[in-house]
Formats: sequence, structure tokens, C-alpha cells
Amino acid sequence: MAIPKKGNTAFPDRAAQRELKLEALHECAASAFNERGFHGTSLDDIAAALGISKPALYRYVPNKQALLYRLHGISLDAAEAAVTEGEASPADGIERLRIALCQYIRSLTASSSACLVLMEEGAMTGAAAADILARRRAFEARFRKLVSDGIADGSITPCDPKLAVFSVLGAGNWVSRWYRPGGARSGGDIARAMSQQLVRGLAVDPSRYRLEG
Amino acid sequence: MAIPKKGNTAFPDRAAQRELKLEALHECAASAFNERGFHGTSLDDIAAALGISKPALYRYVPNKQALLYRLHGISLDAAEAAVTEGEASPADGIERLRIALCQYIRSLTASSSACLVLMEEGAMTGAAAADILARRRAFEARFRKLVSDGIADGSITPCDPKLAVFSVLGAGNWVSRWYRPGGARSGGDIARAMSQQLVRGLAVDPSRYRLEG
DNA sequence: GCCGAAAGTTACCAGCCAGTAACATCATTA
DNA sequence: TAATGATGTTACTGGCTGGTAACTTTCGGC
Repeated sequence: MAIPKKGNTAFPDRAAQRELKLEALHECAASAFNERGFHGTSLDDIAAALGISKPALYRYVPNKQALLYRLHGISLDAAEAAVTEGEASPADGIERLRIALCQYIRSLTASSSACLVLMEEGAMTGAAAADILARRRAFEARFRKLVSDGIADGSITPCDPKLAVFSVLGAGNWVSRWYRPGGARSGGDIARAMSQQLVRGLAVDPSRYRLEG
Repeated sequence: MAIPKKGNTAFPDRAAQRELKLEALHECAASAFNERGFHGTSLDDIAAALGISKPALYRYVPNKQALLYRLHGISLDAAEAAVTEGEASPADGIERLRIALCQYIRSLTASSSACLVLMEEGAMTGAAAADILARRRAFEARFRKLVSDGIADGSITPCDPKLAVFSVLGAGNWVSRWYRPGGARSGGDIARAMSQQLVRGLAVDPSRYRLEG
């Protein structure tokens, strides 16, 4: 099953190749946007990083705006999956919050491409911007629900869920600013430690959450 | 002492006017950079927002790069003042951390112009970039020192100071993404609540920090 | 009232960049 | 092996944008 050899008609080779290249493009573009910003990155930059010419990009993406929109979509897919995992847990509110947060941070560290593009929302226009904004708002609302659930079941100290979520997600989002793969601590490691620390600040019983674990 | 009337030679009128306009320029430029990014903001945009023409900007700033550099400098001045205030407190480590963090967040909400430009560090080049990066690193190191002091004096739970500071400052930095003056809660209010919540996650005795205060 | 500097304007240029046109190449399949 | 569609390339363009040149206006000091 390893690498599909070319000429192997048992595989839909052409399509698989295309899929791989598309993923590489997303990874590369997201990484560049994250480092130098949407407007600070030219399509020539991305093409050069991929070792192809700019017009070749247009075989994979209709235009630059659409590329940004697509990356935001990928990023939100991962974010929504993280919060869904938290919601699905049978534990109490704060634990579900911790799980969602941990998975969210993990997703941010897992793929340069998929998730680093939390920024540059303002660079989108029209329907695309409205779509992304709505999804992000819904995502945050689900996090707030986890917090208010936790307050209701007595696992989270009464507080303003809006502010609590902004803090916690803000700390998470900032990870994409400084995390680079290959550092001392792995992404999962960082996600675990940070989510513990952050959730501890909201817990009615903080002794449940030991740091440096 | 109120508003210096024009023609009042007791005041250095020309210079004062210039100072005010320069401040307005900084505020306006920082706000624009923060919303649309450095590369996404043209000098024409800034000039238009100020109601003047682009070349007039060049009476106040040598070029766009220098403007960004200056804004980063202003931002770091405020950040350094915040951490200095924390360090100056006679309280224990965690309280000094809380004070520094609270003042830092407050500063971020106080002036659109001065502090919102934490982003776009990558847009600077050469000596300017090195200078800003060094100052920011030093700033973070002082925060880490507050954390390790807190661990040493038993007020902060043993943890990785680097990660703890990234979390706490990340949450703070993210404020500039969503905070807009005129909202339900004032900047000082937000700074107080957030710093309490964030520091609570690190406290050996979290009961010292009540939320919703 | 007049001079001179400060402040601001219009007109312009050069380089960059998103996007297109036309052409070349490669691989699959009939 | 010839046809065909996918994949890429070089060459180009039109608009935007940072920055400059040259000129006008405003205003404080004498």
C-alpha cells in the first residue's frame, strides 16, 4: 500500500497525486500566510516554495481569495472536531472543556497548514467572510456552552463565560505564533500542559489539575 | 491651560499641534495595521482616514517601515512599563505576576494605537527587526522571572515558566483581536478579570483569586 | 503687512503582483 | 502509436502602492 508507483493502474494514480500536491499546497500556503500574512505573501512565493511556477497554482486553486477561504475552512473543520470531542465526553463540564481545549491546541500544532490561519480573517470579502465569521462565532458559542454547563454542574467557578472563553482560546490561538515543530516539547505535550493550566484557573476544585504533568 | 488657542504665543503652538497630529497618526496607523495587517494597509488608506493626502504623511514619518518600527517601540514601552510595575511590588511572586499581567492587558486596551501592533513582527527587516525582537524577548524573560520567583517563594505551583508565560501572555495578546472600546466591559475591568483567572491557574492557593470580581 | 518656514497638494514614476494567454510536455488509453 | 487531457512553462498586462518632485497655502515672528 505504501507509495503508489506511477503506471500502476490499480490505483487512481493521477487523482492521488493531485490530492497529495493539493495538500502540500495548503500546508505551504498556510505556513506562509501565518508567517508573513496574507497580503505579505505573493503567489510567486508560494509557488517558489513548492518548486513550481505561479500559473501552475491556478490548476489547483481558482484565485488567492479562494485559497484563503479554503484554508479557513480546513482550520475550522479541525476546530469543530475538537469541540465535538469535548462535548461527546460523559465527564462533567470542566473536564469536557479541558478535552475540547486540549484537542484544539493539539490540532493547532499538528498541521502547519490546516490550522495556523486564524489570522487574516479581515482579508476575506463578501460571502466567504460572512461564512467563516459565522462558523467561528458558532465554534466560540459551543465553547461558551461548555463553560456555562460547567458552572451549572458546579465544576466551574461562576464567571463570565464570554471572557473565560476568550482567555482560554486566546492562549491557545497564540500557540500558532510561537510553536514550531521539532522543539523541546511535542505538540500533544504542550496541549496537555496548557489546557491543564488554563482550565485550572476556572475550576471549583483546582486540585484536580496538577501542572507539569 | 485647556486647549491652546492658535496665535497664543505663550504656547509653542506649532509644535503642540504637530505632536497631536503625530499621535493621531500613530493611533490611526496602528488601528489599521491591527485590523488589516501591515501589508494590507496602504499609506493612502491611513492618509484618507486622517483626512490628508499621502505625501503629507511623509512630513511625520520617513517611510512605512519606520512607522511600523515606531509603533512597535511605543507598544513595547507600555509593555515594559507594565512588567516594571509588577516587579516593583513588594508582594509575593504570584501577586507581582498578576499585577504585571493586569497592567499589560490594561495597556493593550487603553490605546488602539500604542499597543495593538503585536503582530506583523515579520514585516520588519534588518536592524529594526532585531531590535524589536530583542526587546520582546527581554520582556518575556522578565515575565518568566516573575514566574520562577513565584515558584521559589512557594506562591506558584511548580511548572514550566516558559509555557506558563506563553499561555498567560497569549491570552492577553489575543485581547487586541476582539476588544473594541465602548463594549459592555471597560478595559480595566477586562484586565482585572482576565489576570485573576489566568493567574489562578498557576497559584498554589487558588482561593486567593476569586473570579467575577 | 511681509517674509520664511512649516504643512499640505497634485502629478507622477517604478516595481510588484494577481491573474491570463499561448505554448510545451507528459502519461494514460484506445 | 496516435489521440487526448492533465500538468506545467514562459511571456505578458493592468492596477495598485511606496515613494518623490514641484508647487501652493497657511501662519507665526518681525
